[in-house]
Parts: sequence; structure tokens; C-alpha cells
Amino acid sequence: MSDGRTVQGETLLYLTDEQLRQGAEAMFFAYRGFTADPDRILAGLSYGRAHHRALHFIHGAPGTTVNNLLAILGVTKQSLNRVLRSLIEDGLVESRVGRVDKRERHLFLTPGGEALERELSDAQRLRMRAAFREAGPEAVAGFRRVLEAMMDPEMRLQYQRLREGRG
Amino acid sequence: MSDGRTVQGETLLYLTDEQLRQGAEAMFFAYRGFTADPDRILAGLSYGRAHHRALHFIHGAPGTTVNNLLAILGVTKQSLNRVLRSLIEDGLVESRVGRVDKRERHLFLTPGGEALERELSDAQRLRMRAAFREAGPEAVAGFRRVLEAMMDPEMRLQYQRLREGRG
DNA sequence: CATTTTAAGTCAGGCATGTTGACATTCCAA
DNA sequence: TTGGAATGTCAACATGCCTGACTTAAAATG
Repeated sequence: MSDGRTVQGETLLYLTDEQLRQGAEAMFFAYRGFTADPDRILAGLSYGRAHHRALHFIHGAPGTTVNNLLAILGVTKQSLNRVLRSLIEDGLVESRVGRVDKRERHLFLTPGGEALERELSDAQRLRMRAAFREAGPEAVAGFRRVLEAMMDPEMRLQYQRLREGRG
Repeated sequence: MSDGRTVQGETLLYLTDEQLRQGAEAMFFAYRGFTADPDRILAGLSYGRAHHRALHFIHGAPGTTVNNLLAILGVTKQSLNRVLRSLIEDGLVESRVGRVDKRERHLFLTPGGEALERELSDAQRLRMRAAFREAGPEAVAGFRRVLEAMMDPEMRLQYQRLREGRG
């Protein structure tokens, strides 16, 4: 890979291989922190990150279909199905047959599901809030901009669609 | 959770629950993109992300010990050992008994290991470089600041130590 | 109406990753 | 010198996610 510095001086210092390397390491360590708190809660419940993600997105889009969730989470239906089955058995998620299309199942959180989702989200938000506060508003804007640029185009669309859906 | 807007107006808009929620989703989608390219390469090699991480950090700190790597990667030594064993068997990593302390093993990449590390890093850097370029230098600075604030204090130290070690 | 497509769920098998437990080797300090 | 601590290894097991093949039901198509 070429060295940004050799191209047009200090302006592109943030594109040197070493800067990119540091960026990658920052992503690695930060993601660990990002998931650490919910992971601790989930560990005691024989649930994993997959359950958290399902609860998160069902909470954000109640009534979403299995197929929809599949596209957002980017896992196979076999994988998602195992997660959903346990959540439904434990009474955290409700699956209702679609009214217009009876093949579809619409997913909702029960009060218990909402409670767990909130517990997990609160743990995660606590850390994010602290980080955002510490870094300041401009840093947060930059953070968001870089992350969005890092997504696969498909995922970027999903992300923007979710944002718009909630205003 | 409290709503930032109610505290002191638009200044803290970036701390509202909805903003934090969007930040969390951005992390989720972006991390997927971040790992997608190396994952594709690894899939054909019966290797996984753990192998990539090991190669990455051994490359960055040649001669590091197993214990050292353990602290950085945050997994159990048994888990790391399986990864290292396969990398050593495949001739990508060399393990040398420590000279001053014979209990320690010092880890180095062989030319083959360096080659694979480079291939993986190049794939990842390509995406990061594009994202950094698209977002611009100030955004990248903010990105880094938020990620650093999001790390566990321990990991933050590891991260800073690695940065200093390479200048 | 018959056929094809779509949505969802299931079973089987595989691989990467993580865990705990037991163990060998080496070092160091009481 | 002896016992504890540190380092690393091996084995067994659990989990999560994957692919592939299949069933069921319903919708779309012709």
C-alpha cells in the first residue's frame, strides 16, 4: 500500500498505513467495549449477542417480519430461527401470523421482552453516553460519518432506512 | 434513561437516547463492514477472525510472548493456543523459547505469515482508506476520539501502548 | 386450475471459537 | 531445596454460525 504522506504532504496524514492500522485497532478494542456490558448481562441468561441483536431490532421495528430481520442482521434463517425460537419459548417475543399474507410472521416484544431489551440497551447506552460526552459533539459527528462510510452499501441503506423510520 | 434535550437544549442533541441508539446501530453495521473483506479471504483457508487478529498483533509486535498476546486479545490462553498451533503447523508463525525465561515463547511471523498478514490488512485498509477519505480528516479525528473513549480502561492502555511502541 | 415462487421452519453436519480442567515445565523466593 | 507461581500445552465439551436439503403453507403467475 502507498503512503499518504508521499502524495501531498501532511494534509493526508490520516491516510497513512500507520494511521489506518491504528484506526483498525481502535475499531477492534472499541467494539469489545461496546459489547462488553450487554454480554455480561446475557451471560447469566444463557443468551448471546444474537439474542440481543434480535431484541434490539424488534424493539425498534415492532411487527417486522422474519425475512426483514434476516436482511438486517445478515445471518442465515437457520441461525436466526434458533434465536427466535428460544426467545418465543421464554415469552420475550411474540410471533403473529400475518393478516394480509399468512405466510409471514410478525414479531413483537412482550412486556418481558421490552424489559430485557431496555436492560441491555441501558447498559450499552451508559457507556456510549459517557464516550459521546467525553469526546464532544463534533467528534460524535465525525464518528458517525466514518462509520457510515465504512458500511457495505447494502447495510448503509438498511441503516439509513432505520433512521428515517424513526425520524 | 434521561433525554439530553431536556437538559440544556440542542447543544446536547447528540446525547439523546435516539442518537445513542443510532450510534449503536452504526457501530453494529460498520463493524460488519470492517471485518467483511478479511473474512472473505479467511473463509477459504479454514481460518477465522481469531487467526487474523493473532497475525495482526504479532506483525505489529514481533517477539511478543503468548501471555502478552493474551492480554491484548482478551481470550483464554487455551483458545489462543489452538489458533497459534494451527498457524505454527502451517508455517505462518514461529515460536521461539525465551532465552532469559525459558517458560516464555516468543512469536514471530515467517515470510508466509507476513504475506498473509499483508493480504488481510490490505483488504481491510482498502475499505478504511476509502471511508477515511470520504469522511475527511476532522471526521477521522472524531472517530478516533469516540472509539478511544468507548474502550474499557484496560484496553485503552493496551491501545495507547501499542501506538507509542510504533510512534 | 396447475405451476411456480416466496416465507418460514426444520433436520443434519461442519467449522471456528470459546470455555473448564488437568498437566508439564520453568522460575523464584522462602 | 522445596513449594508456589507463572507460562504454556493438551483434551473435552458447549456455543454460535454456516451450508445444504427438505417440508409446509400461502401467494403469485400462467
